[in-house]
Amino acid sequence: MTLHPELERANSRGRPRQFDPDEALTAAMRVFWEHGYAGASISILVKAMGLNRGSLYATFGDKEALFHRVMELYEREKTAYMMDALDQPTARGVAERLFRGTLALQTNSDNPKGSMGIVHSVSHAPGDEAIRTFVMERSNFWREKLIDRMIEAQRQGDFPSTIDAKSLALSLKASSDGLLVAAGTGASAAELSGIVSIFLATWPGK
Amino acid sequence: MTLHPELERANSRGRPRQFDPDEALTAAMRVFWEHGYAGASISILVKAMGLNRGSLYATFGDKEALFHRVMELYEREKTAYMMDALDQPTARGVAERLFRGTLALQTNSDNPKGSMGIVHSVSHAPGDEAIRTFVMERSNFWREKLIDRMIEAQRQGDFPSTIDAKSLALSLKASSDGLLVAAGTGASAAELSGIVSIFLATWPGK
DNA sequence: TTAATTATTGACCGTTCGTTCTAAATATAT
DNA sequence: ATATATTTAGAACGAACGGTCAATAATTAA
Repeated sequence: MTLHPELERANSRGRPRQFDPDEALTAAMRVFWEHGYAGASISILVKAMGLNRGSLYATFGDKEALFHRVMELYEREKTAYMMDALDQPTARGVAERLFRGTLALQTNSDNPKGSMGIVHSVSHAPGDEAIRTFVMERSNFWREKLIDRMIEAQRQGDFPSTIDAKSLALSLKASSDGLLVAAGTGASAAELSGIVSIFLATWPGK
Repeated sequence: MTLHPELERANSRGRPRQFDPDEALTAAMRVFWEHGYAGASISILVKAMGLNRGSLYATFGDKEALFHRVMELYEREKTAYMMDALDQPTARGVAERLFRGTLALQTNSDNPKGSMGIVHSVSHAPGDEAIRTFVMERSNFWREKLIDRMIEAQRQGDFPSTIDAKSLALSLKASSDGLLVAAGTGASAAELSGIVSIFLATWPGK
């Protein structure tokens, strides 16, 4: 793992790049999203990104560094709704925003199906431990935020005190993950919407 | 992909095996469960199974055939509770049996964490399409059974007619999958139990 | 005892993997 | 023009992959 060189260098000297780094990164995100880290070979990546091996390593560092860049982009462009959800005024609002965001993400035909996070969280392939650790850190960060938010919601009386706030948070995360699994394994938009309807209909409190 | 030879051949002639095929298969199941199909290299498998490459191929056929054998064993020994759940008298009973079974499976310290099915369902690595298709067929079979069961439950008045039976079935599957994801990504037994409590507390009807 | 049969062992095959490297191409600064 | 800087292109690297094979060992049938 190396520190990556700057993407935008504003060079004046030297032969100019024949590819756009941002477009290449977007293409790489799609490849990792569709195929997973292990399945995204350098050969597939360079073809999709429109550059050659040398340029990939010179611009982005090695495969792991490229993946880190891709995850940044993924979280900024695709899963920002997860942090947004925490700002909703009630626990139900958080759940609703979370589910609707997932629905929108998975229904958008431009996006590959399923979640980049989950794919890499559940895979224990040798050689991918570092990747799994990296993804899990992000996932755990989000998990803690959600627990804190539900504890706060309980203080505000959003749901009965008989319900354990942490468990509610974890069940919300599990439901969201289950929805993403369904999306990644071929469920239709109508089916996903139906699942969300049930989740929201059975949500306890306001 | 080749047709596998018989596991138990009752040979009298020839050099006897120095390993037990059933034990070897159980060891292979653990490896696939922990590392996934792509991550379970032949080198890792033969070491865990206590035989050499030649014997593996002679006894079980190629890697894909071995995986099929492993999935048979996995479903027979580990996930039988899923089909059992369908026999419960009410919709709530189905959900309860399903969740309790998942809890028991994931809490048993002899078992690797997470679900073999989900790991291979969400992985789109090139070269694993056949594996993914195979696993998805099993998953879809179970899915259809669950939908039929919830339609029947609605006819019997287990939950209000305002609820869409198919969506309830899919949400139950999503919840179960989410629980398995949680289990596979390090959730404690107490946390898993808490999630199940929420799921059951919010289950609609009897 | 001999022939036939089956299992074990480890070398070996071609392919693909991530990564590196060298030579050629293309730009700017002087 | 010439030197310097950067990218491109593709060959090449060692390691690991799934899979095969010939030689040897161990057993039973004749």
